[in-house]
Amino acid sequence: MERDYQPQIIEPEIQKSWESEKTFKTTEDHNKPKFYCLCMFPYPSGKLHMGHVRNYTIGDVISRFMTMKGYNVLQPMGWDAFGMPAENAAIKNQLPPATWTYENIDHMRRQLKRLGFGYDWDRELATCTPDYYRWEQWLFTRMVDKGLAYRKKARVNWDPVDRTVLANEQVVDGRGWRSGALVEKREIDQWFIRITDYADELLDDLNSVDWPEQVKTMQRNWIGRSQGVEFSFERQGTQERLEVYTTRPDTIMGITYVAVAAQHPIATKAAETNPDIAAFIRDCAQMSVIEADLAKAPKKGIATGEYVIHPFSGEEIPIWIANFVLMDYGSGAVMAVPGHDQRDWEFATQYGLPIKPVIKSYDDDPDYDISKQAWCEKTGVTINSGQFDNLTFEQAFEAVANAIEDQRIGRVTTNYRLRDWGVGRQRYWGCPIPIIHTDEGLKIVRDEDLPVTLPEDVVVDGSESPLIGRSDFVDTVDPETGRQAKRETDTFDTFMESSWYYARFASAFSNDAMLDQNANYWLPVDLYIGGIEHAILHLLYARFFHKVLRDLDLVVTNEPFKKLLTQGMVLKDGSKMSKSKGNTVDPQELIDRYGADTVRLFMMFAAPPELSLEWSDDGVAGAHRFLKRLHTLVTEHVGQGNHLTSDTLELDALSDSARDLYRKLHETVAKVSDDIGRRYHFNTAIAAVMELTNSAIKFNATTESDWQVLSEVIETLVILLSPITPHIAQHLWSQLGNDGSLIDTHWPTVREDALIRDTVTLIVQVNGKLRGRIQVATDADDETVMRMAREEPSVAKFLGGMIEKKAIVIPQKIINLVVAPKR
RNA sequence: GCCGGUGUGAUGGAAUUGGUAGACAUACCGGACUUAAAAUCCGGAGAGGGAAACCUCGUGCCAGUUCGAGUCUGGCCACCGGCACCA
Repeated sequence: MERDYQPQIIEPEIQKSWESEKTFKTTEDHNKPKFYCLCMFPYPSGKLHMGHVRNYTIGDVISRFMTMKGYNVLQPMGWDAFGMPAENAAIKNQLPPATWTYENIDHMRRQLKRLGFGYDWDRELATCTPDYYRWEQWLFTRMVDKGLAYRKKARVNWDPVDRTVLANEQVVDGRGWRSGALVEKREIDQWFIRITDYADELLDDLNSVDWPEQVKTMQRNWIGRSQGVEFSFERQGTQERLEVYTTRPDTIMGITYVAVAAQHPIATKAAETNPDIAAFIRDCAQMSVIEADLAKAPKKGIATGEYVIHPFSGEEIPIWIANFVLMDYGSGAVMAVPGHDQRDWEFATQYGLPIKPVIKSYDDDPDYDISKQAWCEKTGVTINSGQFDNLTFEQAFEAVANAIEDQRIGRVTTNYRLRDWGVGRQRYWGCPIPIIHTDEGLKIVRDEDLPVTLPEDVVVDGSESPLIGRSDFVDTVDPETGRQAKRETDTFDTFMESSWYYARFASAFSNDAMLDQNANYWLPVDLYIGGIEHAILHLLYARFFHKVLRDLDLVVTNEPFKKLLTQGMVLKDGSKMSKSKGNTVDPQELIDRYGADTVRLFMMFAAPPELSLEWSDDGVAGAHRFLKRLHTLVTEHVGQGNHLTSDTLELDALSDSARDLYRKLHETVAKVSDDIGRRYHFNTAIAAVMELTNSAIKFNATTESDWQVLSEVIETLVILLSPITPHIAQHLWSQLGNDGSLIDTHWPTVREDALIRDTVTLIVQVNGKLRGRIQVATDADDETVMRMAREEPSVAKFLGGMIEKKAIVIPQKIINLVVAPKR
């Protein structure tokens, strides 16, 4: 028998047998409970990075564990294959994006297979293939039919040198990343999808999913549902009105100005006659399109010279144009209450506008000083507010809202921070938007003409999309009129593809519909695993798509992902390891050197999934060393010829040391089962397995029952580790004389009677400080335990000259004696 | 700026429900084996004081709740993620 651990020999052999025996082929088996375990699919950037290895190892460990627990497990894999990096690579390498992408997929598929992940490869998909994206195009045409998709102008980054639209990522310090030209902003017509129609449902259904609270909170805040009041001011000297939205109607008497967005019609109108205003608006139009930049930008504004009339006081209030007011939120205009809103306060301070306090804090809070900052708490009462004086937030809200409704100038409304989803991209390597521009207007492409296929033989040069110059793509005929038409050259946001792939895996073989009935066998995804960086956008879009699919009767559930596990990032040098930053560590080198099992073991041992993990090369060797120790333990055990298995081990017949080892065995089974199956804390599961291994190595077996215990320990170790390091486990399993695939074996169960202890160690504290330990019988009564605690010498010496005031006893754990000096 | 997280030995982390802080590893130090090295095996180790027994301090910082706080509360600091065209 081969005595050395040789992963480079055994791993490929075992992988070959999984492939030839179709071990991970999945079918819809109604005799077992199903378990759909999905990891976020990768962008095929070239090669796997550590984040992928971490993500997919977690999924594989859970999938293998659930299989051994008797579930019918689906674990698929595919490729999020459209996107910008392929175009960048195409420019650099003079290769079409498709060629680059398919080569990357081939390489990364080999890497995934080399890591031993148990995927059902028959279901593999790549989003850049017409077989996949035709259904996305089909779905989009249904959305157009239902009025869920519409056209609207949106601002984009325009590189005047490369004559192309840039992604935010491609704008560096306000300049195009390739040309270095100052980036301009352009307004262009774009397709939007009405995700806001589903805002309430997206918010409310968060309560029905088993997701980390932090992710649900982030999504709730992102949707940002607020109750407020929408009302309009009379504009002095005109017949027109100005509509605003506020969540703080209780502060209405503190308005000292109103502010409108630079894109607001009032601003546009004012600019016609005032060149300063026109210049200000032009400046605003060149501001960043990134919200974080806008929030940090210095507040700027300009007075319009126009006024509105306060609905209750009749005062004249100036209208300002301000760069911090967003046209997309509410009506693009706000009532400004600088006393009680920090942004309004800063703006008023800067431009010398009055600040009027209308809320007084209840308890003379020392932070209440309106000359220094706004008071934004809702805990005070109204002052200086005439008819609305001396009211709490709730009372004032209601009174003001009623007064506004009585005047018929507004009403209570719900508003959302969430905006509709702009899905058009002026890029080549994406799913073509199935629209034709005809002389009768825009028309969706008919079902029978789908898919609109993206030509793959193109030259990408960094300027405008190559689709625009392709007459074989652009020129078409309107099937209704027979007249000339042009195809839309925009493609979809790649979040479109990743919003429904989870469902397509579940009906991977459906050729004549987007989804078939198998989708409803597998869905929802029982466990979805991926990076925390997707907590909002991807997960929100996918949830939205699922509801659209449901409303089209394609699925029956409300939510796509029942449980979510968000893994922390793999960091290198303190920041996210990513292809865009180019700071990746290549897992392939580690696989070549140590084998897949070592890499898998190390990744799972280094940190629990949800924590971010700073990569370091230290420790991989330690994981490898452990596998060698295990390999040696098992091969020596088998070599000694004393591998004895018994179904009827008599606990009473065991020596003390064998009894202890046997108890530890079952404690380990309990811990590992809980850690893998419930907590997803693989690092502590591995630590427990290591402890048991160390105990097994130290154990000196002499009798037949000793050998039986050791044999059971060794066999169980191999099984417990098999989800994490499946190759060495399978190899050792065979060495131990077992036939067949280890994954067909049942997960071990805990023998409860093996866990029973006769004695337990209790901690004794005096005034909360550890002073001693006592060994007591598990069934000892409190009186006995207390006597032993007080008599324990290390404890007793702290009791001299003291009066015992209190004794806290936590059974089987701790005793705390609270004492004070005698006087 | 806003939203969400994280912070424990030299390092990664453990402590699951408020009850022994530092499991299990890595790096390090010492020993065994070896002509030697590697590999392997055995042992040590939070910091400070002490000859030792043992004592004191210690989970980013400052307060608080509690018999008892890494864990709960309030306030700060640092770092990480997201902010709608990176995926």
